Amino acid sequence: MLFPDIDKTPEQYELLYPKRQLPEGAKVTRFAPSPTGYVHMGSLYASLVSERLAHQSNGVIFLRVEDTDKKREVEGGVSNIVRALSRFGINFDEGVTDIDDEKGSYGPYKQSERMDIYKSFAKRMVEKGFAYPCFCSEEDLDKIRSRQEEKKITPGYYGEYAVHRNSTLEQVKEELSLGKSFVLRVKAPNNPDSRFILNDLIKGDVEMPENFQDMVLLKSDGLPTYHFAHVVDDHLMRTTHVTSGDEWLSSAPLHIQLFEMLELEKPYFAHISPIMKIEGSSKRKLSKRKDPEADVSFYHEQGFPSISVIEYLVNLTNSNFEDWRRENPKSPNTDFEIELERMSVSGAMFDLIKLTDMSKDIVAGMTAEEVYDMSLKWASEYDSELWTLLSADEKYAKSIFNIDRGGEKPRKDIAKWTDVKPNIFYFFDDLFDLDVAAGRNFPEAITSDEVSRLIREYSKVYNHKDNKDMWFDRVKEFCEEMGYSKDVKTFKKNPGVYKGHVGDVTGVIRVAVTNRRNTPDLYEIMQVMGEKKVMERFDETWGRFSCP
RNA sequence: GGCCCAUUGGUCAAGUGGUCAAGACAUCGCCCUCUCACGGCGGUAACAGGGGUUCGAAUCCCCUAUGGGUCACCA
Repeated sequence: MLFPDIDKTPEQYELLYPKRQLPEGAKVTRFAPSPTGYVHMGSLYASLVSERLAHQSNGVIFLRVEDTDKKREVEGGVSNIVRALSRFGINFDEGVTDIDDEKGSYGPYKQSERMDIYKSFAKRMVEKGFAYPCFCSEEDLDKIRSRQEEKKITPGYYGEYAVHRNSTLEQVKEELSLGKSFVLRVKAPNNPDSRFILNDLIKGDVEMPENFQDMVLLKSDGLPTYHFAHVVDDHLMRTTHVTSGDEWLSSAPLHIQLFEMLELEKPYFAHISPIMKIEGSSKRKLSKRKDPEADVSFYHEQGFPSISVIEYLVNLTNSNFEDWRRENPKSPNTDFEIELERMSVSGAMFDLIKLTDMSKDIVAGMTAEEVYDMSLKWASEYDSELWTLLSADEKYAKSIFNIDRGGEKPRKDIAKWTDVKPNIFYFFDDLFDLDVAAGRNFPEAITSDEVSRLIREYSKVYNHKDNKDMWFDRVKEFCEEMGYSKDVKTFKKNPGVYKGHVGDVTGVIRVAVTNRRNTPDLYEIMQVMGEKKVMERFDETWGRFSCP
């Protein structure tokens, strides 16, 4: 009567979606976003855990789109999500792959296309006496609620307040004949004192009250609520491990109840703690509205390598990751096995500084080639000026990235691609000139005349063909000629005898060449720039400072 | 408010009845050094509070406080 068009039974669906043939211990997990297009850091975190769980056990992870709320749907949302996740290396074995595309044999993977399946199971619920139609309007429900609030009892649709709970067949027929729309509600047992223990893989044993609210299973538009869809889908898709944010913990009693009513095998549950943000002295969940860093595209825009974000998140799941990383500096992070039992039960603070630090380590371990490719790719999307510079002379750019790289103690000055330009600008005349126009950065303690004298004289003795030792020897020699000590210690012993020490002289040279007081190895920089550019900068320096 | 969960240095955290309570990031100092980094060495710094149980409690129990989650025809 309620579902006249439904001809398939749950048993038929059982046959259609048989148990998966997987090796012993293989886990089947899923990521189930609603298609808003926005991927929250917490979602990435949860999907990462699910993906690793599946793939570390030779299992399967699929992407299911929960599009049962048409009001919230955003155009292009699905492809956005798929793209965002794949950028972070999260790939699915089955499920939705794009707006109208999917793979795998347990589909459809879009809930909006599974209506008949839900109705078949809903019909079964009604047949078993575990569900009933409810014809209450919004106003009716409001009335019930305000009555309950007056009496200070738990609000909701249950027990004696569930007016349609015990309607007779005739009453239902009558309502239907009036053309009224209805929702389908679960007929929950009404014994509020009954409790059960949920064995959560992360939280451990949690004692909870049994669900006694007659929650909605099918909405008046016929679409299922999340709760009902989850139970049906995760059963038919043969999910073994349901990972979800811990905001779902409190609806677990309902889900378990539904599994039991339908006599379906229950999956394991793992509720993941949310990622928090500190604000002032209080913690709160990372918020989509308030925190730009809640959106994963933030990291992409900032140019954090995806792998850095992933390693940071892995570290957040299992803090022994850091030890593992120290012992396996070169292994891909996918080799690290995530254990649910080791996951924190309380929310972790998202620490951008630590992410940055980890990212520096990761970038420092890359080859110049990799840094070049990745920063170029980033620049092509977000910084056309940088892109032009990098692509104009690939060899030059790579030799820049190669400075102080690859050795025992690589530099760690790049955490994200937005750090690149400020670190290398002086290798490019246009940017260098622009920077110089804004002011020279010679130390205040040294006069313009002295700067000019030093550079003029130094440009005479500078030999581009020197190797590093020869270069530095020559610098020391030059220092003594100019009245500076050849090392810092000598200067400190007899400060009165010298104008300064070698550090002061190289400091001046450094600013002349780069307009920065702090740079990587000066010799390397000059070698990469080439003799012509170095000499130009020397000339420009003493030319400018000698004739005001 | 009801129901759940949590609380170890500034942050992430080891820890499951006996530890001088790990480690990492941050911070501070020293060393290395042509600058800045890197690196090395070292320092400051924690079991939310109160009761029990026990020879012994960060660890088990109770209370309090604080924080978080959730209470929809949203997921």
